[in-house]
Amino acid sequence: MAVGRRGLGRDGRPTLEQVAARAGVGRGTVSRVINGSPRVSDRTRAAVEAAIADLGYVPHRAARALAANRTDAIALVVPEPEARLFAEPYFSAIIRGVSAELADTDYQLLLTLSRTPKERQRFAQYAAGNRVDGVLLVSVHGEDPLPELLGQLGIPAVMNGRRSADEPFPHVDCDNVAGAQLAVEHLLGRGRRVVATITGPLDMYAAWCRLAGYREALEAAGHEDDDSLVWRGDFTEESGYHGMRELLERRPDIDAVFCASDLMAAGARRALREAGRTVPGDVALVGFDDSAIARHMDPPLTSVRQPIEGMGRAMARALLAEIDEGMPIHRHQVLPTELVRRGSS
Amino acid sequence: MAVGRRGLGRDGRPTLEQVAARAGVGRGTVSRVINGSPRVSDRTRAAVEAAIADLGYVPHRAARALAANRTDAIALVVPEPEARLFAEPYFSAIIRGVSAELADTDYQLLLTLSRTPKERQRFAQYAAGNRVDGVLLVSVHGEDPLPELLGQLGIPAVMNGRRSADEPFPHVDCDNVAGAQLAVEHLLGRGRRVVATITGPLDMYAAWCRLAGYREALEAAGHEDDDSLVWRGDFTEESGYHGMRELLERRPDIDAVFCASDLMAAGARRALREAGRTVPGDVALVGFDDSAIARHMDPPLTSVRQPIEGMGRAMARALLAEIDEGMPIHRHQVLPTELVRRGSS
DNA sequence: CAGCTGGATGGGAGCGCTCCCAAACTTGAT
DNA sequence: ATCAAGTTTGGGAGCGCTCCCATCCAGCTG
Repeated sequence: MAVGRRGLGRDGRPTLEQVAARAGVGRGTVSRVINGSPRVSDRTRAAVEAAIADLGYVPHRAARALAANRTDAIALVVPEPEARLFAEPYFSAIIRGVSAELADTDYQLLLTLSRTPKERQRFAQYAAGNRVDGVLLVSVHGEDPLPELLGQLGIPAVMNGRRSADEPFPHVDCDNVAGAQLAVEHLLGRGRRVVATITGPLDMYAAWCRLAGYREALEAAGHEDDDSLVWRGDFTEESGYHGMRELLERRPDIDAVFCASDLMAAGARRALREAGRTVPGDVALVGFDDSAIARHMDPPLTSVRQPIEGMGRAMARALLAEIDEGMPIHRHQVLPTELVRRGSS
Repeated sequence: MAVGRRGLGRDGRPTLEQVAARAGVGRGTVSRVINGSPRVSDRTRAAVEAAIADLGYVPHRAARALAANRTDAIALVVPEPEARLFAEPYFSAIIRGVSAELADTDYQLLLTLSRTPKERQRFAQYAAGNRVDGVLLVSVHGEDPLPELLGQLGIPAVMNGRRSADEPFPHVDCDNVAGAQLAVEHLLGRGRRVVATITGPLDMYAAWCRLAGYREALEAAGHEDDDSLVWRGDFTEESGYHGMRELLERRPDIDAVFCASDLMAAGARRALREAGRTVPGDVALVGFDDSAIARHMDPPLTSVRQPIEGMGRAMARALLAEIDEGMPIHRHQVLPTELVRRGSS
């Protein structure tokens, strides 16, 4: 019986129909008001809005999604291992940024930690099947098929970071090169002459950039390229420790070190202490990430800060633009980094 | 025209109808297979499953939600300020736990950072309106109306932590009392005689518990209650620093300190260094949280670790039970804490 | 062998909304 | 006053699924 068309929703909540009845208009009109269509007279709009307020009407998401073929939801996909190892507050800062940007919209944030690469692959199907309006990708590695998969499926997506200098995929990154330059210029500016660096794994583009920034800054200051001052680490504390020992052995005249992560700087600090070098007296130290560790080292570590929350916001903005304008204007964004000066340099 | 009943979904994805046609059965039967109903013969089930695989069918979430009046989604609600200040990896560890537990189910994790208390209040309406099957609450403060609101609305919910000893709301917490006891017993076991403590803000139940644990351990060891050994901090580093200075002045004979957070321990460490006391030589130090800061202090800080990820899992499990069994068996769970020994004690 | 029982099956109805077309009403020019 | 052109409005159809009832078919019983 098509009579049921009148009652409250199954769970007692008012429906569109109810609001329409109350306002003395048709369903279509209420729908138009809710969706901000201009084709409604002011009188009617006011009446409908009053009815909505009276009834405490809230649109039913699922019904809406079904009828309109959209979901008002975007997914944030993080590989499980990253969530574990992320420079501590990175993960939550990204979420905070995204969330802040989404707060003014009707979008929901869906969280997906994908454990295995396989799960990651299945996510594309899932995304299409369950209808997510868009996807935010964090920490994408070189071999990850997800970006391309999403591209093929025509699902709007934005990633955090880049996989290479000419990353084609829409992304938001921070300026690692400039950050490293800042760090090294600062060191040189404080009168340091022999500046070494401990790099991240160079197959990661961010690590590569930080090394590039280090080199550029030295070159700009007229220093010659000197490989004996570069040690290749892997972002772990251990690699920072070993790297520092090695560097000290190779070049006892080192008076400054730029570490591509705070964690490595912590390792380097330990090695320096063991070697009897003071910080910043004998050797000045600068890290990257501006993590909690940096703030609590002894002395507190000068470090390059990334605008993590800002990246989250930018990603969300770009994605929303891509979703409802078809194509974002800023497909590629690089946000500035900043040097936070502390006692270690 | 009711003929449309046959094609692919609007966006080209197969629908239930399609699968039914392909398998040569009715919609109802396919639905039954998908939902694991036992009232399907093995033959039919196999045929349907084959059709599903062939077509790469994925149920349409919104349609399902609309028809079945459930959402297969649960929300994790975090007050915005907490997401910022959380003992670093706390937030992500909770998410990891929840996410891991949800991975085997069809539930989606919705993330909500609520900025203002008002927003928080509105969330209840939102939750009801948008249909979330359940809610996970993190960091609930005393005045927060959300738990009660959700209770009234009959929305299943579980919170992390407790607001008081007899928290009526379903919750998962860790054993702060036992953790503190562990710490103090350890200190006493290493021969320390004068054990002080720097507490958190005592209107927070967790902080109160840690103080209680401290007292119990001392009492059990035959020490008398001595207020001159207790300093009330607020979990910040500054309060740790000032507390330590104060304590040292009051009781220069202190040879051990239990801090209710690693951050305060870091502050205390600084004060000790300034006072010329060595750690652990003159004074042994134990923290709480086992954060990154603890691991990177000099010397590394002995600390009490909470099973954060485990709490996340437990919360998810409890919530799921509450959702589909009506009432969870374990409405109140308290997980054990653990002492991580390092160089500071 | 009719009659019954119980499990398997098909499909109508309906969830609450948006889309869109046709109807109703305006407005302004003739 | 008349008509064309535009604006506002109502409501049918349908989104893809679950629920549930009527139907069908075996297997038994007497």
